[in-house]
Formats: sequence, C-alpha cells, structure tokens
Amino acid sequence: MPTAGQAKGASARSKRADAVRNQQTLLDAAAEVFVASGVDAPIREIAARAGVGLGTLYRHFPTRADLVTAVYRHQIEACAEAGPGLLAGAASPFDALRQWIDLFVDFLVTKHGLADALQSDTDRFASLHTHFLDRLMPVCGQLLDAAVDAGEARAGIQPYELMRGIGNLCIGRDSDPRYDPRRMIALLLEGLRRPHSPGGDG
Amino acid sequence: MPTAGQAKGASARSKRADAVRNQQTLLDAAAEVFVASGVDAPIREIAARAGVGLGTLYRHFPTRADLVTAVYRHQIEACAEAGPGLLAGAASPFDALRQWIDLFVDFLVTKHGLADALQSDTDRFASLHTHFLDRLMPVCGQLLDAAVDAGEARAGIQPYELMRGIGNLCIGRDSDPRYDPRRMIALLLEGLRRPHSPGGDG
Amino acid sequence: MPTAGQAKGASARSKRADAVRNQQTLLDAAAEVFVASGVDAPIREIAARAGVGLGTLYRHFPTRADLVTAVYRHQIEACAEAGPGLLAGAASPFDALRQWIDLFVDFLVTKHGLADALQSDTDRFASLHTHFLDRLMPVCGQLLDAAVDAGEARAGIQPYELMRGIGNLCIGRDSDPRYDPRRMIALLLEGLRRPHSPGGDG
Amino acid sequence: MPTAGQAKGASARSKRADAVRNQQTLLDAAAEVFVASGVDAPIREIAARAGVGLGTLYRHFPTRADLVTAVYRHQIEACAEAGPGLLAGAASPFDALRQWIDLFVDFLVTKHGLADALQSDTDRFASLHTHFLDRLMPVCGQLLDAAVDAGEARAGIQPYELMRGIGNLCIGRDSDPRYDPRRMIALLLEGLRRPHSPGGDG
DNA sequence: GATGAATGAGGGTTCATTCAT
DNA sequence: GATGAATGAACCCTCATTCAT
Repeated sequence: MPTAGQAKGASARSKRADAVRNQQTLLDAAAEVFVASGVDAPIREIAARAGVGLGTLYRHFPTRADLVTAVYRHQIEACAEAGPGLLAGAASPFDALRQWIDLFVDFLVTKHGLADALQSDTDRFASLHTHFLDRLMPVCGQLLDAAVDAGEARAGIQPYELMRGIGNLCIGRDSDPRYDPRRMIALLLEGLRRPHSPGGDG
Repeated sequence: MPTAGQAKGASARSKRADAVRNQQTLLDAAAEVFVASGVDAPIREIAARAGVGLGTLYRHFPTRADLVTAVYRHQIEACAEAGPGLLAGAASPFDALRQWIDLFVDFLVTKHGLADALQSDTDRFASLHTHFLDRLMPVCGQLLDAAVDAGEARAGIQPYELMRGIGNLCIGRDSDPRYDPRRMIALLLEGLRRPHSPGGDG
Repeated sequence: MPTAGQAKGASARSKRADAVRNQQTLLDAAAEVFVASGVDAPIREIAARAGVGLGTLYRHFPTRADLVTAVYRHQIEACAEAGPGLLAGAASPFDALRQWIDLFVDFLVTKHGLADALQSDTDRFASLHTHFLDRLMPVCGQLLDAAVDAGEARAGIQPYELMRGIGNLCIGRDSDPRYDPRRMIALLLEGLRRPHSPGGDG
Repeated sequence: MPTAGQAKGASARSKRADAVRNQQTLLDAAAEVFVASGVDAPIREIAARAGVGLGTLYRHFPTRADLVTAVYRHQIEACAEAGPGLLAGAASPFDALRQWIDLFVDFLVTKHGLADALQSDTDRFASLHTHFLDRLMPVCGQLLDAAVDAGEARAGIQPYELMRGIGNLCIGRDSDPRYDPRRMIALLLEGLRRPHSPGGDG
C-alpha cells in the first residue's frame, strides 16, 4: 500500500507507464513496418499499425530519423559494446575486426532498407546518420587500429570509409538472391588484410 | 504548296525527322538534368528543359528507366566494347579486369545518382537494370573468367555480384568527401586477386 | 461553522491558493507569449511557458478569449476608469475624448495583435469582444456625449462605431513602418470635431 | 475544313480555350467561395466548387495571392482607371478623391475578407499586397496631390497611409450591423479636408 | 505525333481539444 | 485539480500519369 507520497509517485509513474507503453507500441509497429516497407514507409502507416494517432507518433518521434534511431538503438548499442570484448577474446585483432563487421553486417542486412537510409543524402535521416557514426565509428576505429598495429591490416584506411563501404555493400540485399553482401564484404576484408601489393602489383 | 502525295510523304518524313530531332533533344536535356538533379529528377523538368511536351517525352520514353538507359546507352556500349580490347592489350587478365572496372567506375561515379538508381528495388528502373546486366555482365564475366583461368583471381565469384558490389560501393559518392569509392574498390579487387604463392591464402 | 469543515475548508483554501497562483502564472506567461507571438499564439506555447499542463490552462480559461480578456483586464479597467477623470480635468470635453482615445490607442497598439483579435469575426474571441464593449463603450459614450453637448463634436456618431473605427485603424501596426495608426486617428478625430460640412458640403 | 495553318491555329487556340474556360471556372468558383468563406478558405474547397482537381488550381494559380489577385483584378483595374476621369469630371479635386475612395470602399466592402487579407502580415498574400499598391497607390497619390495643390486637403498625408487607413476601416464589416465603414471613412475624409476659412483650423 | 492541362493519390505537419491517470 | 498524452481533422503541396485537343 503506497503512502500518499508513493501514490503520487505511482500516479506520476503510471502516467509515464502509459506513454512508455505507447512508445513501445510505436517502436514495435515501426519495426514491423520498416521490415515490410522499408524505413521510408509513410508515417501514417506506422501510426495506423500502432493503433495510435498521427500526433502521438509525432510527439514521441518528431522526425523520421528519431524513430529509426530509436527502433535500432538497442542494436546499435549492442554492436558498439561488442567491440572491446571481441578485441579481447578473438584470436587476433584482425579476427576481432572481422567478427565485429559480421555483427555490423548482420544488423544492416536484417533491417530492410536501413542500409539505404544510411546513404540517403537528404537530411531526413540526418540524425540517424549522426548517431550511427558517433556511436560506431570509434569502435570500428579501435578495432581497425589494433589490426593495423598488429601488422594484420594495411594502414591508411579510415574507419569512416570502411564502415561506409560495408554499409554500401549491404544495400539492396533483398532485390536479388544472386547478391549476397557477405561475399563481397569478405573480399573487401581480404583486400584489407593483405599487405599492400606484395611485390607484384604492376 | 506540296501535292497531296508529296505532302503526305513529306509530312511523314518531316515528322520523323522531327521525332528524331526531338528524341535527341530529350536525351540531351535529360543528361543535363540528371547531372544537375540526379536521375530521380521530376519528369517535367526534363520535358521543360527539352522544350517539348510531357506527352512527347512519354511517347519516346515510356518509363524513366528507358530514358536513363537511352541517355547512357553510348557509355554502356563503350564500356562493353572496351572489354575484349583490354583483355588483349593488358599485361595480364587481372589487369584487364582492373582496367575495365576502372572504366565502369568512372562511368558510375560521373553520373549523379546513377549508381543509386541501379540499386533501387522499385520497378521504376527495371528496364535500366536489365539493359545494364544484359550488356555488361557478359563482358565482366569474360574478363573475370580469364583472370580466374590465369590463376590470378580466386574462383567462385560471379560477375553479377562483382558488378553489383562495385556498383554499390559507388553509391552516394557526393555526400561526403571522406568517402572515395575507388579506395574501397581497390580493396575489393585486392581481395579478389589470388595470392601469388599458392598455399598462402589460407 | 464546520469543524470537520475547517479541515475541508483549509484544504479547499490551500488548493485555491495553488489555483490562484497558477492563474497568475498563466496570465504572466500569456502576456509574454502574446507580446512575442501575438494573441493567436498556440495554446500549448502559453501552457509551456507557464510551466503548467494544458488542462490547467483550459480549466482556468476555457476559451482563448477568456485568457486574452483576463490578461488585459487590468488595462481595460484602467482605461475605463480614466474616463471620468479626464472629463473633469481636461480643457474641454473634446480634449477629454481625445486623451481617452490616446489611452485606448496606446493600449491597442502596445499589444501585438490585439487590435486584430478584436475584429476577428470568428467566435474565438467572442467573450473578449463582449467584455471590451461592456466595459469601455459606456465610457466612450459618456465622453462623446459630453463633446457633442458642448458643441465640439458632431452628433450622430455612436460610441460603438467610433471605438471600432479606432480599433480598426490600429490593426497591423507592425507590418509597415510607413503606417502610423495615430496619424489616421488624428484625422478621424479632426473630422469628428468639425461641424458637419460647414456650409457647403451637400 | 480549316487549312493546315488554320487548323493549327484553331487547335492551338482551342486548347487554350479549354484552359481559359477552366481558368474562368476557377475564378468564378473562387469568387463564390471567397464570398462565402473569406479569402482564407481552403484551397480544396475552391477546387471542389470549380469541379476541377487540386493540381489544376495550383497550375493556374500557384499561390493563394495569385488567385485572389486574379479574382479581383478587373475591379482593381476599374478602380485604377477611374481615377483620372474623376479628377477631370468632379466639381473639385477633393470631390474627385472622395468619389474615388467611394469606389475603393465599394470594392473592399463587397469582398468578404478582402480587406482583412490586405492586412495579413503573413506572406501568403504578399503578391496581392504588392499588386494592390503598385496599381492603386499612384492613382490615389495623384488625386491626393491634386486636392492638396488645390488647397482642399491638408498636406503631409501619404497615399499609402491613407489607403491603408481606409482599408483598415473596412475590415470586419460583416460582423456587426452597427458598424458601417463608410461613416468612419467620411469622418476621416472630413478630417483630411482643409478648412475653407484660413485660420479657422488652428 | 505533339501538347500540356487535368487529375488526384500520396505524404508531411500543426494544433485545438478531450480525457484517462 | 493538475497533467500532458492522445486524437485526428484540416491544411498544404508535389508529381507521375493520362487523355482530350
């Protein structure tokens, strides 16, 4: 039995509980719609699927990027947090990098249209872009540096371009079964691993 | 004043001349607009720039993809035709492949938004997609096979996925100066190249 | 006199104290917002500035007009109360009228968008309209009558139309520096002062 | 059977005839809607009343101001063109001014909400504003100058402020039968008129 | 054949107002 | 009483595509 103070706390919390539940409903709905129609799906569709009004969606997620970011925040976090552990546990720094990129690719490839959104030059996804890079680029950079330091990867490649290249390779995975991003990514990593033209490029 | 017969013939011929001229005007206009606003530019804009009606544009190019294809047909042709020559003239099959991919990348990277269009999963660009593959995939395949046969490239990579990977890497080149597709493509090719010393590939 | 009732009364009173404080907060906030964004500013903005919930605002001021009225009640009062004093103290009844209209114009011109609101034909400002007229029209009428009785103003002009005319002239003062309502109002008053067409109009 | 030239001309003209008819339909519909719901009425409503698509309306009148301007263009023209004639035909320059303002007021008062629109500080009506002033201010200025030169009107009043004052006085005519803009405008003009007997103004 | 006017679906966004907590 | 989340009507605007002339 709550005291008055607790009651107040409870009521304050219960209100928020509603909103939180709603927010979760929205996230779930958005996730489903993103899978079905891509991250560019009409806002209305998401609100409808969530069974809430348009305004509610706008209240919780003022821009589309906010919604996308929120939907994938957990996975971005997980990806970011996995980095150090991999570095510690893998057979070699390059292996850690490879495993991390596996995670990254899993993530991108699972989410319909997410890789596309990350490339969109419009500012509709600006904040998503920002969040992505802010969170993941340092992790990628650390792994890449370690591999370079260990002599396993060629120097001179920036984490930004690597992430973006990987991201690009993941675009449009659904459209044709003949295209499996992972195979191309494997090639890219192989190229990264190789010492720069071991004597016989020309 | 033409006679009836002459008039008919003349008018038919003159119309065709008109049509041809119109088509060329449209291609030129489209090329300009594509550069300025990407291959996704509003149809009207192209018609307006060409100084013809919308219907005329639609008559000549029923879908956007038809227009894009037509605009770049010459370059696609050139790219396709260059293949055999490179194979004959290059230091090695792999080198020929590399040079050909250079041409391909030049092409994609020059055309604002073309690489993006090639990935678009909508059917808006379906015929472009088709034409691209029909024409270039055999060429790429020939070069790739030669490199594999020569022991310079690892086997098991399909021309489709290679072309698509390259294409993907070219996406969004304009959006950030930190990203240069060619660097990633170089990595990919390095990964594709078979190591000189057998057994070292692991 | 209730005992148990005292407790109840006390709690009622404490709540009322809260409510009163809230009401004042809202009035202050509204005044600021009105200045910044006009009397048509979004309701939320006012609630937000006051740091109270939307419902609270609605409870205190069910319509926008109620809020506007309340915000400017003091000044309406002051304007109303100034009338008799001016009549007593001015050099002539017409001078008193002129001075009173000066006050009135000061008031309208200071409040961003208030003059506009007074004209709005929608019913959004109905109660404001009512309050304004109920309170000020008699005052204006008294001054006007006095000027007419003194032979200083032409007869036949109703206080309503005079106030409304003045109000109208104050609309949109901010939009163009070339327009100074007072100059036109001076003309209007000059016209009011003149005997009707001194000999040669008709 | 028309000749080729005629046919071409006819067909070109007939096409335009259609568009022109449509444009007229739109103007008529807009005029009706403006009367019924004011010049701020939803765009859709006008399109619907005209029985055309939204896009058609937008094609003909890209902004709301364009539509309003077009709807009232004839009357603006008539008003502008009447100026010189009045000056020539009236008993005195001031009389000409008075008559012209009568026309102006007739115009404003007839059009529901037009006077309001002219004050709107938003840019939604910017081009209307511009057109109004460009066309009418010179005319008003000419009449005013003439009256001043004839010693009938006091100097120092700008046509802009006069027109705007008149316009303001016309606002909201519909809302209350007690308010007749013309009575206030008459007062204003009386105030503008220079007293006959010099020295009596003082 | 060419034209471009017309169509209207489609998507974004704002805000007054209600009502469960 | 206070709160502010939810609602959804109401607007605006763009463009691909069709079709009468």
